[in-house]
Amino acid sequence: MMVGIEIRCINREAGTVVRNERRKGQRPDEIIDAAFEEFAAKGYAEARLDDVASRAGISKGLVYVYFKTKEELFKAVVRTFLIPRFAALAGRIEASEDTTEAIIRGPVLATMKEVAASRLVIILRLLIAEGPKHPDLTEFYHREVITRGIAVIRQLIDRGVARGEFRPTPLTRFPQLVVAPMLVALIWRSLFDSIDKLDTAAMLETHIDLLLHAIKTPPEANVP
Amino acid sequence: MMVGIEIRCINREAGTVVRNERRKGQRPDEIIDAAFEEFAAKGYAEARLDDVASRAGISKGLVYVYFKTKEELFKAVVRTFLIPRFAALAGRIEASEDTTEAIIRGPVLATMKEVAASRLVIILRLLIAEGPKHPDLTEFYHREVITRGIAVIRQLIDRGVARGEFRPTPLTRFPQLVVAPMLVALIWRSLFDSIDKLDTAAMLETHIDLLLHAIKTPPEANVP
Amino acid sequence: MMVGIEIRCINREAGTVVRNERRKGQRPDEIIDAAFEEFAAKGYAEARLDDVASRAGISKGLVYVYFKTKEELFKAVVRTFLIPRFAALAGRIEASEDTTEAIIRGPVLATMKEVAASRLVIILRLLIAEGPKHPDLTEFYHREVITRGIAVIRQLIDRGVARGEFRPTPLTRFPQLVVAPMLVALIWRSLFDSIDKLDTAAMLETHIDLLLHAIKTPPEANVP
Amino acid sequence: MMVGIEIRCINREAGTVVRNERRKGQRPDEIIDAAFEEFAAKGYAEARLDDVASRAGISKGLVYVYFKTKEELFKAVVRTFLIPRFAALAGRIEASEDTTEAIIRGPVLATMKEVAASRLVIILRLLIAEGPKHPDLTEFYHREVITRGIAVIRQLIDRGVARGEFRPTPLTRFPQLVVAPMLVALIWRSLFDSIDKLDTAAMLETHIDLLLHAIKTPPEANVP
DNA sequence: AATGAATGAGGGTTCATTCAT
DNA sequence: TATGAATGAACCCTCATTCAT
Repeated sequence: MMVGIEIRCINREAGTVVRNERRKGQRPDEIIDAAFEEFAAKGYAEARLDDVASRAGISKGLVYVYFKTKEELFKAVVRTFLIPRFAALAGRIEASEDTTEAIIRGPVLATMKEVAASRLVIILRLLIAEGPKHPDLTEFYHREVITRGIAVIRQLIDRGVARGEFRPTPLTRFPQLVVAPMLVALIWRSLFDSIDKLDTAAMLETHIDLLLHAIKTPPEANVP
Repeated sequence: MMVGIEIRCINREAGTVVRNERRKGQRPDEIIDAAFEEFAAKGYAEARLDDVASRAGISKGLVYVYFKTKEELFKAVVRTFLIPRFAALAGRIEASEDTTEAIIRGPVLATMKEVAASRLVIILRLLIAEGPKHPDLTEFYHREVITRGIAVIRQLIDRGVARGEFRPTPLTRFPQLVVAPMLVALIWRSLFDSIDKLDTAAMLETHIDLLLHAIKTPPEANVP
Repeated sequence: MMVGIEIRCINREAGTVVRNERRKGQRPDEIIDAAFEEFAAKGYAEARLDDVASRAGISKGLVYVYFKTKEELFKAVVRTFLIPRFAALAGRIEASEDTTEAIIRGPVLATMKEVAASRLVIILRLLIAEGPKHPDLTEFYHREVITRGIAVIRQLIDRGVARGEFRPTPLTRFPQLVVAPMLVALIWRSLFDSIDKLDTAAMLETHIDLLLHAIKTPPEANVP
Repeated sequence: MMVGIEIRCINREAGTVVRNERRKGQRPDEIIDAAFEEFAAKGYAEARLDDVASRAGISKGLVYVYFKTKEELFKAVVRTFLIPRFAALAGRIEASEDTTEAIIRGPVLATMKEVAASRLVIILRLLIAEGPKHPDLTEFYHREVITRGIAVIRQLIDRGVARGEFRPTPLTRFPQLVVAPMLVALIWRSLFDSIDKLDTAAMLETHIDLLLHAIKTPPEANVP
């Protein structure tokens, strides 16, 4: 028995140096990855820190070294997984020099398809489920993701109108309408996919078709 | 549902003397109401049956007389609150004899506004959050609500096409596109309403406007 | 709702007279029977009064009219099922006029076989299991059943010795030795019967054979 | 077992300063000891894990670190206390080289006295009481303890017959008859000891006397 | 006599969190 | 940094018991 303990201690000392060197920077991310999986699989309340820890291959106690509480860890997951993705998307959209229609049919549609197909559902579900219990997180999310997303889309619509491609419509007031089907796709996949598959990509294409049809300046209007 | 509540209140006041009035018929509904509030406020995992009980003005044990487990109670809440509402909506829509456009601008839009403004958000949130953990409930919900809703809308679109009001579009394949903004409205209200109000009604009107614009048979096509 | 209540009341009044007449005397026994089954199936702690009541075809409340507590009911079961049986056995044994050996090979062995095969196991198990928690019951059981049983057997042995059939042995001090195999049979059946059947009757016959062989006056002793 | 306890005590005194000494190796045994006491005093259903924990000087939660459920703990108690004892007994009996009669009057009788006097009653009571509810435990017990015990005794009888010490009797078929009085002694002590003491040792001696008398080859058979 | 709605204490179990090492 | 033993509060659920009718 004592032998066992001593051996363990020796190992620990021998391994400490190496591990520390190698892992110092990576630990939090490893934990966040593991937590993402756990939260994704179980939801916030059902996710157990024990399982997060073993998924990350560490002890439960170590989780607390990096994240003060379960809630902090949850927030870290949301931040880590949502923000960079959305930032990337926004960048891609803004950069383009094409026709507005081309941008919408191109990067915007692609982005929507991508999001609808990604594992972001999981985070979204968490957000919808836990949002009311984490007001600061919701607020953060709104500020960092939603506001920016809305702004990008609104600019795009305004750009189309300014260039005479689109007729002025109240869509400017409600850019949410552009992304609404993406949300439906996400939720559908999360809930009903096993029962009733939905061709998300085709649906989004149809949506963009109809939307453009509705807002494009009618060609015959140019004929005097 | 409201009728039930009123009766209950009357009984309560009238019967303050008796401790043990025969409530068997009303109890389940009372408990379901209370549970709805609890689940709405806390989410499934955080809702405590103790609190459900005190909200209903009864003891914890009595909850278990009517609902075998917390999960059963949850399912009862979903059934009670969702199914009748959706059934009513479907009926209202099907009954009409108007132009398809009139139906959409009338009962359909009204319904969407109503749903978006109602407390159904709460149930929807629960469903999205807990869905993956309650496959039978999700399946039930899909069968009873979603399938029917989709069918109603699809019929409506087909009706418009058949009557020459609408041009044929792939919208028929994706009736979800019609209700997508309602979902966004629901979720927005649930999450961001305190931060950033959204004129749900106006958004839905805009949506219907654009959608009809996109699918209506162009009038100039009739001019020879 | 009110209609329902009124109907129920009417029924009740109509049926009360008949039921009372017929059941007054039988109720306790019916309940005891039901309780025996329940205790037998589940053990004391696991037996639920709800199930006892429905087994008896009555409401839970009525059980409390006849038996103040669960424990009282348990005691009633033990009394009702054990005492009369043992009394009957004792009577049967005492009445005989045969050789002591004949009595032992006849009624005693028969009785032991009978007991070993009967559902008394159940009560015995309850007694062994719950005994230490119900000292008064144990004491009652010892006084009413054990003491008498021991006395009957001791008298029988003494009778054999007095008549010169048996040689004097310390068996007189320990009549328990005569019934010990019956106990083993009971317990074996209760625990291991499904795994490893035991021919209880043959075992008891063997036991009696050996016992008589051991205590009978050797025949050659009579030869001068 | 005793060794374990002593070590534990020493550690405790030596380590009063440390709150969190590494006890992993000893904890389970400590808990099992405490549980044995609890189950013995209250029976399975009435034993509270809270009390087990405080008896062991730990918190309730820690019990669950080592034993998944109350039932697991119960099984651990049975395994820990029964198996080693019976194994020891079997070993002791098999080793001997004496006359079969000497073995029976020696180690076998001693063993039976020992068991009858030990606290094994408690476990036996638990087994009888809970057996029907824990079929796997019963089966385990039958396989590990009963079968082996029966086999040992049967071999002993056969040995006596083979060596001409015993005459052939159906006792071979029912080795249970050899230990039956031990069972009676156990149960008697458990239930009636406070009311009506029984000289267990004397009873077992009488039993062995009578049994040997019954099966020994009659000496006059040697006289031509 | 009979009902059954209602109670509430109590127990098994889980798990986020702490802390000595 | 890293461990994992240990804690304890909290929650779901059960059921003997009561009591108005």
